[in-house]
Amino acid sequence: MALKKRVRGDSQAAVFQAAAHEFAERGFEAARVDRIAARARVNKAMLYYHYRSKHALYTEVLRDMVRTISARGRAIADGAAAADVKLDDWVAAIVEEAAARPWFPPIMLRELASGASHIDDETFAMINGVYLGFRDVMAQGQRDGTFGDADPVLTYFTILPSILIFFARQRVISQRRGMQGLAAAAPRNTGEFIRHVQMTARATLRRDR
Amino acid sequence: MALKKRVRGDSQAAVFQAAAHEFAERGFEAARVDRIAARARVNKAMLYYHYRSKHALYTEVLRDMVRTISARGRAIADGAAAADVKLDDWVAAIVEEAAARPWFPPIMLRELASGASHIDDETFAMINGVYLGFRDVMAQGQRDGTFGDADPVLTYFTILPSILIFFARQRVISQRRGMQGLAAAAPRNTGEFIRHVQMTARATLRRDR
DNA sequence: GTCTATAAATAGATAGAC
DNA sequence: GTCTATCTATTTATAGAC
Repeated sequence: MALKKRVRGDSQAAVFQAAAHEFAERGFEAARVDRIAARARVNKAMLYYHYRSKHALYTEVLRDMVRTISARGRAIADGAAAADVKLDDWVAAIVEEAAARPWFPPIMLRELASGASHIDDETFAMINGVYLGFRDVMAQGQRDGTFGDADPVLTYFTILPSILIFFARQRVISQRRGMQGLAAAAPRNTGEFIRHVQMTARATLRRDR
Repeated sequence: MALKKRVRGDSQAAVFQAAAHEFAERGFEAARVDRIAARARVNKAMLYYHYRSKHALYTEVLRDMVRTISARGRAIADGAAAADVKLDDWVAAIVEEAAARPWFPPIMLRELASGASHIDDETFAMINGVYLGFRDVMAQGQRDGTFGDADPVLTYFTILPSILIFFARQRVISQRRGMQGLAAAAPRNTGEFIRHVQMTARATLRRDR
């Protein structure tokens, strides 16, 4: 059997994958249903057979990523470890999930930019859950004196965006060769990046400032 | 004279302002030329009289903000101050410019998400200049031993995104009342936020880790 | 489940009067 | 400089055969 040959009935998964990439590259508005269908190598009518609308498909892509990430974050926050260990774990978990779903960072960045305008309340509640996990870890560390008294929202929005942009940025780089500075910077590996963010997070939360 | 009455010949500035807000709220693709014209209270034909195309108008908005910011960053980097003072100044300058142009953060976030796909080379070079200013400040501090040896690109992408998202986020908040956590967080004032970012930047760059 | 053909709406852009 | 009216292309979505 050929490598890319799909088995019958797999067309839904193919559409999902194609949509995730299209939405990530272009954003909801610029994404084209025709292009999604073509990437999935199905007909456009097939796409509408599986999904009610372009927006319903987008919501599926959103929920798939948010569900997993918020669950992992919740598990870490509810665990028995010390606050600083949980913080490292939380950072590593987010970075790993972002690395596993390349479409996640660009999509989240655009939603942040547009005031979450394509996100329904239920999905938004899941996204909120990601923050709540972080907040709980931070609160634990502040109660037991491990962390200083930084604001949780400001701190969250210091750590998370840098993760999102680290991954989103790699496409800029590949598209702007020959440019010194920003675009010429070599891509870093995930492990090195996890350590960088963990270090930043610890530095920001350190008690003795 | 009525408060909003425009003098003859001001239509270009009105279009520019309307476009900046429309692009910030919706992004390039979702922005509608009709809506820009309506916001500017001119006819669509008037818009095309001043600007060659939707994309040309977008580029003008981009350059207006990037020119100013990169010039301020350059001036700070080329100054005579110590590296840690320059770092604080650089952070304050970026935050102030972002506060003065509310359309800047959302637009930059989207471009970061889409691999700068709507940005021409000349404009991209200006954006690169913002980074180069930061890099020079960091290099100065590393040469004289004030800063540790963190990577400039990673550090830049730890600091800048948090600024962009701080401002972009305020719209999410205003649109999701009644939601606990993320969206329920009270908006912070600019001064408090500048100090938070300066503190984060100093913590990240501190020599003794 | 899968496809071809097409409907219906809307977008960016321009012609041409004033 | 300013406006009305319109052209052309494109887009999401569906009807209906297989």
